[in-house]
Amino acid sequence: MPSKDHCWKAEHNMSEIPKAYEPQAVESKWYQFWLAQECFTADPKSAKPAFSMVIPPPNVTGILHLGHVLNNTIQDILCRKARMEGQEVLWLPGTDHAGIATQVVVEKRLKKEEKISRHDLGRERFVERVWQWKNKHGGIIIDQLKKMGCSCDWTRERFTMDADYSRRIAKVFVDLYGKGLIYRGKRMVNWCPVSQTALSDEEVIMKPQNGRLYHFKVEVDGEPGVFLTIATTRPETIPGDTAVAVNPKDPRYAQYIGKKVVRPLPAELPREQKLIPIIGDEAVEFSFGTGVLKVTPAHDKVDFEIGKRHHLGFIEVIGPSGLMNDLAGQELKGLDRFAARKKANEKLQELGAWVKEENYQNNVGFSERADVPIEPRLSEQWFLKYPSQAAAREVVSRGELRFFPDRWAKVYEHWLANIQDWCISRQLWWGHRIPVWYKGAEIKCQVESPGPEWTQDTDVLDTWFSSWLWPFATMDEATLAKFYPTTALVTAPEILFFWVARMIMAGFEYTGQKPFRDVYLTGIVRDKQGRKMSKSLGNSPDPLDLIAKFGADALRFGVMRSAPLGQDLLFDEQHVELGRNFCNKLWNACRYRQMQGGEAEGEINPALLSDEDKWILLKLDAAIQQINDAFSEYRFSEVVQVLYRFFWNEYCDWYVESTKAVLNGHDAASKANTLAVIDFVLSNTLRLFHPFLPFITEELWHGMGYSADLPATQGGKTIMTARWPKPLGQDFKEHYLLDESNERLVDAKHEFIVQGRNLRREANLQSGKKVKYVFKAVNETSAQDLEVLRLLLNADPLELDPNYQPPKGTPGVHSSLGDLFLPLAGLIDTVAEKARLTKALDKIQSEIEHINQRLNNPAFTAKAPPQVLDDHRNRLAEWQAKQKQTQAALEALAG
RNA sequence: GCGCGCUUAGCUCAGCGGCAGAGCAUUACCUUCACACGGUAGGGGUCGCAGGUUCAAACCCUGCAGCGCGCACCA
Repeated sequence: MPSKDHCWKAEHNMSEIPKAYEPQAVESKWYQFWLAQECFTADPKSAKPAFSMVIPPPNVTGILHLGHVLNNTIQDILCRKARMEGQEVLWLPGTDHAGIATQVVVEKRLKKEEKISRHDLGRERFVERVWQWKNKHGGIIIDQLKKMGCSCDWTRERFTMDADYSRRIAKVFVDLYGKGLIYRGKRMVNWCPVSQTALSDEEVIMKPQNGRLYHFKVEVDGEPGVFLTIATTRPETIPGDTAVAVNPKDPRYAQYIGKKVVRPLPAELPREQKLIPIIGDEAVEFSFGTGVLKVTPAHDKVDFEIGKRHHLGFIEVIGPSGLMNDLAGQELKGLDRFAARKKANEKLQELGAWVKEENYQNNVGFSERADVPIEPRLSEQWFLKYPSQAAAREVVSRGELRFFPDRWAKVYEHWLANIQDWCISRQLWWGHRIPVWYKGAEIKCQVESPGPEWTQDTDVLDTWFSSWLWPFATMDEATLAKFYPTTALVTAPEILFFWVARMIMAGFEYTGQKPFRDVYLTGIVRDKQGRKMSKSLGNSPDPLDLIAKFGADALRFGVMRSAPLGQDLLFDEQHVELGRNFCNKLWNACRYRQMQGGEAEGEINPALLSDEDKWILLKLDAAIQQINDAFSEYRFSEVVQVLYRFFWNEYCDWYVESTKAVLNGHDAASKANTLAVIDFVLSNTLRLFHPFLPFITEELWHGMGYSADLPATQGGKTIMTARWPKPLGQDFKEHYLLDESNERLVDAKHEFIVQGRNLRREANLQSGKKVKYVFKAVNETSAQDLEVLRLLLNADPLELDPNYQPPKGTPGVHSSLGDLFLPLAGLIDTVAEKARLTKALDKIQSEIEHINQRLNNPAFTAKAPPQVLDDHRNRLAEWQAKQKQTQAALEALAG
């Protein structure tokens, strides 16, 4: 171990155990230990069953944000639990090269630091500089994942630009080309004028915009004085119009089909060059705008299709960077497309063609990366017809590949049903260059260059074209044999189409199998007002700051506690604080145990078990069952909730408090037995918490000595391989004589104690002050039981008097164990107490009426199942007993 | 426009036919020898609205409203 263990002394010297848990030293110590012991390294030769996941590779330019924290904590939890269940676990990490993002980062840096552009360097030297940058800064997010405690197999870390991975991508391209699924064509694509590259449909975000709808008129050729009015949002594209279209069924305009109109722009052109045909096309809506559509085949997807149908000209008037070109005319040329819009509108006014303009809300596609409106643009690109579509659909529809939550299956299905070919080429320098070679008119598609006289295609592939191979291209043969298909995938729903769906298709196409069995889609992390985390809002806390302040375990716990399946996570630093508090509670519960000394994990003697001992063992059993059920359906927040309730409310609040009756006493055998129960419960608790809180549980596992007698591979070396708790089972329960009666009895005690404490509060007695109570017990009460009650009531003394006759005005409560009195007449605010009891009586009476109403309904008694009828009758009896007691208490007060 | 979710305590959410729940926040009291990063006890709800099915509805069905998301898109 690299640093000295100053946090916990094995010799149980309480003064040396800090009162509060201090995570920093503990976390770095154990992470180093796990790495040194190769605890995360997967062994393909292992005989254990395999459990595997691949990490959604974060961008190599990325830094850790809360989305990563959520996503990777979930993955780590699954891996750590799987290891404890005895599976051989592979969690394969890595990063992707993030074509556009990385290229932009390096370009900006060059510009800032050296005042040069990538063109100044040329392609080869620029790519070298990106590699330099990657080698220097690309590991940041990996280090951050380690800080979180992620148990990835770092010996298998992959990068999408690794040589062998890149080669695999090229081979896949060649294969798909050979199958005729990849083709090149001049199409209308989504062009990003900032990045100056084509984008796939998935990278375009539609956003509602407050724009203007401009109306202008054009004169019909040969019919002086006859004008058609056209509505458009983009007057700057008028110079690129090559037709005007109307619906052939539109009686207003059908007569003009075949005639021509005069396009107003560019104004300087001679009239003959501006004559464009009026065509009839069904795509034109009667009711939209004026019913007359200007057709700009080179700058609009729909117009492009119309242009092809009618063999129109394609006039490109906007260049790759979004600037108007020469064909746009002398007035617009050189202007940015938005400046040109304004200018074009002014020009229409000048020409007298302008009719009106109005506010108009429409949806405009934005480049996801650069956040500017994309420009539909005609260009030569590579496209892919998706392979293995049918297999990808069937595997989900047959339930062999499941989504959690399952509603994503419908979204997936819908996307696949309406799938469009994928534009896979990008006009970038950073990425996998397309393996296509040219010599004159000859083309070859192959991995290696056919020879020096051949030149390679200049485009690179979409980054997602590399990550869709991630689940198998990252693995060597032995690893594939053992760990593929992977067990689960955990990712954000935003990349369901980008990544998940494509991986499924690639999986079938290249391995003949699905790439994973379960897909868990996380929620989106938002701030507490429900807004998405964003840099510009500044509402995105740095997880590393949170780790420094509260500890990694606290961050993990806080995030997981508030992340229900299928819901977004509204992040608040308070959640992390709660996690910190929880760790501290766990720490102190263990500290309490350590302060008692004695043998660690002694044997439990069934004969010496108290009702409380049996109760906590039964609660542990129930918690384990609930936890395992919740885990099987990835309901993590429920797991956390159960653990929280079990440990804090059941174990700490009730059980630990009750043990003080024994541990402060003098019965050595009972003491030892209680300590054995405590150790049993704590050892199970630490193991149940380990996937969520890896660091503190490891520290306590060793500090408490629970690792001492175990084999190295089953918890002796690290809690990571300790056995995952199983429900206690029938044999265990029989051996230790555990049954429901223990549970009922202790529950009754708790109810009795709460009522007794409430009496104190009603009397305005300080909760810390010891007061005398009198207990009129129904049954025989053992000295130990009495001591538990005394302690938990903070009574001194607790008089046991079966024949007690309380003086008039003595407040008291009734329970199944007997009556409890607080003989302090005069200290009670009788008016307030009376009011409280009257209010309670009202409630009791309304409950009784409510139940009676039902029981008196013949239809109810005839049709309700007997069980329900019994429940109602029992409940009625309970309320009636309460009513009697409350009435008696009221009378006692009045007296 | 089509589709999918959500609407329960001040907040975040469980519950999905048979006594309306948790955590946080809040109120009062308490530095008691595991923990004030703590303890004890409270208060707080017409389960979005309107119909229907049922002995019984937060829960099932229908309609409506509001919020969110996805897909498509009309210039």
